[in-house]
Amino acid sequence: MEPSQASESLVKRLAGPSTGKAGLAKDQSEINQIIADVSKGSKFYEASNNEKKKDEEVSKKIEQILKLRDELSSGVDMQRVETSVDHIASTLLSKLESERDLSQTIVHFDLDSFFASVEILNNPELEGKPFAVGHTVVSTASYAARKFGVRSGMATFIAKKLCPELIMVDHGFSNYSDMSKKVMAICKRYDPQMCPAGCDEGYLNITSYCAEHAMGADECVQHLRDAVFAETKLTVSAGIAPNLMLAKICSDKNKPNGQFHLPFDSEAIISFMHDLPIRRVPGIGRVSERLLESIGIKTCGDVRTHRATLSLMDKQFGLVHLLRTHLGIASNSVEPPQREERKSIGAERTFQPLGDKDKILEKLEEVCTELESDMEETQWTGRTITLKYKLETFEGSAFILPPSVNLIHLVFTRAKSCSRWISKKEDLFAIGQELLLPELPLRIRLIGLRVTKLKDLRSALDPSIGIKRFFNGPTSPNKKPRISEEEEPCSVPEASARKRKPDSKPPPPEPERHICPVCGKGVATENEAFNAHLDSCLSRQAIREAHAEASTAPPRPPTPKQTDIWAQWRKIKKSHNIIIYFVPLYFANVALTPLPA
DNA sequence: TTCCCCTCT
DNA sequence: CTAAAGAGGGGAA
Repeated sequence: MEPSQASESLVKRLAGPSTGKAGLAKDQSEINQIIADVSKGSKFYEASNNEKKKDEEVSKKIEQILKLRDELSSGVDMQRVETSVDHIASTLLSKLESERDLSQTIVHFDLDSFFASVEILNNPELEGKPFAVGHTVVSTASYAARKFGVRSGMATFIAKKLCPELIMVDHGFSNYSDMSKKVMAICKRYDPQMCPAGCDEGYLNITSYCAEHAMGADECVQHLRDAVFAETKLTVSAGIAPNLMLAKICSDKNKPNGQFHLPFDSEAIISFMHDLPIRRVPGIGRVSERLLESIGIKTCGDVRTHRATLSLMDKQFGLVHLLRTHLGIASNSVEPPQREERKSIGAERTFQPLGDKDKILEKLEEVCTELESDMEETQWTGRTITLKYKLETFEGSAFILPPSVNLIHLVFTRAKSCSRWISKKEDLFAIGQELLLPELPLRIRLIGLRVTKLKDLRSALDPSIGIKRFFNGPTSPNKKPRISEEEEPCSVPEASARKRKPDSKPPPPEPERHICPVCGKGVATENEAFNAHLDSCLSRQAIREAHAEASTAPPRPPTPKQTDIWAQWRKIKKSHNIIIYFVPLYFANVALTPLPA
């Protein structure tokens, strides 16, 4: 697939509902590209869908993969490779097939539009109406709202455009958690080892229950769903299959308020997988979906078709894993969640930008108080303290930014490792100050503290095993040994020792040049070079210095030339009625679109 | 290993 | 007119 083609869907999504407007067809697509580029790193872009943010990176990756594939297969007789791969694959497949275990009956249950259903219980008037739970972002849409295209994760203002009648309902978290507990308790009757997967779904192994109660799986699950409904008035959908992955996929089959029982039969399972879009497989996300699509794999059945390529590119795609997926083989072990092995614990707070040292310290203290009580509650202590702060909204800075830019988050972290175990508020506050004070004066809008290099005060004896979710196989024993309790020398890095990110390589000579929207200098048009330039031009350090300068000196007036550039943008925006939501954050990986003449 | 940064919910 | 907070992990020295 062409990379440009790959970003088409992204571009459309970014452009929003007005994309199809008549009369602008060709122009619009160019403009859309601009919006896409400009939106990169924007709040809208990030909040609405991570797929978009990743889009360009994925495109690059795809390019690399296709290049690699072509290199690998050039000079190689694909026919012959396929034959030899067939051998590998068939050996592999029969080995995998022999691993297949159909002896356990696994159930995945999933409450139907959980938040929305609970809200209906609290306010029956909502029944049948298009409403959504959430405020700025939709958490859950009622089924009536879904008909309009309203979906979870969607910004409210977009949802309202799709469905002007949409009623927004605020979260009632405590209700959700109460209901969730009730449902989980009911499910546990069918398998005491039940494994919740979030507040509205979970896994069960009902093999024993069925045997003990002389029940079929369908009957058992129907029984469970009836019990849930009788006791909570919530409907639940379920999938019955020989493993977790299949059960999860199956619970979606007859949603809402239904159940689906996959035949426990190798052939039936393989044919079930055959037409299943690979995206539906738990663990295959947007990125993997696109990568696989680039080599022609859209369904689980396609895995077999493209086994030659996959075998050549085992490193990139993981042949065995995909073959298992194709066969519908996965873990069937349901265990209660393991005791969590935390890597860090922290707290942070956002507030109106503060410049006053004492006020900032007050906030820091607040954070410390919270962190201390969290650490006390969960019984953790640690040795490394990381301070995090966000600079205030970036306005009237020394940089020339387009008028629509009014929000830039600049996040900084400063860390220090100690010889002692830290968990007392006083210690947290002292170290927090130590890290923060050298940074001031600064106007900041967030302050946070996080403790890492943890030690479990409950002296966990059970070496917790990583939760095997969907797949068997060697879960990498990545656990690092606990830090010894011996006192170690404290390492305090000098502020001056902080290195700036080295500038990227200079761009190769390019005939065409454009004006960098940040520094106003001419920059090579070629994408990579342009991005390299932006990276250095917008390095944290550079912005930070500018920020410091801007907070003491009045904002530098834009040079006419740079103003012109953004005036052009404004014009484009106006003439095409485009909403440019937010503009690149300082780190935005902006693809360069030549400015219209 | 340590620190800083980025990414993913 | 767009979430905030919390966590994991990787690169660079």
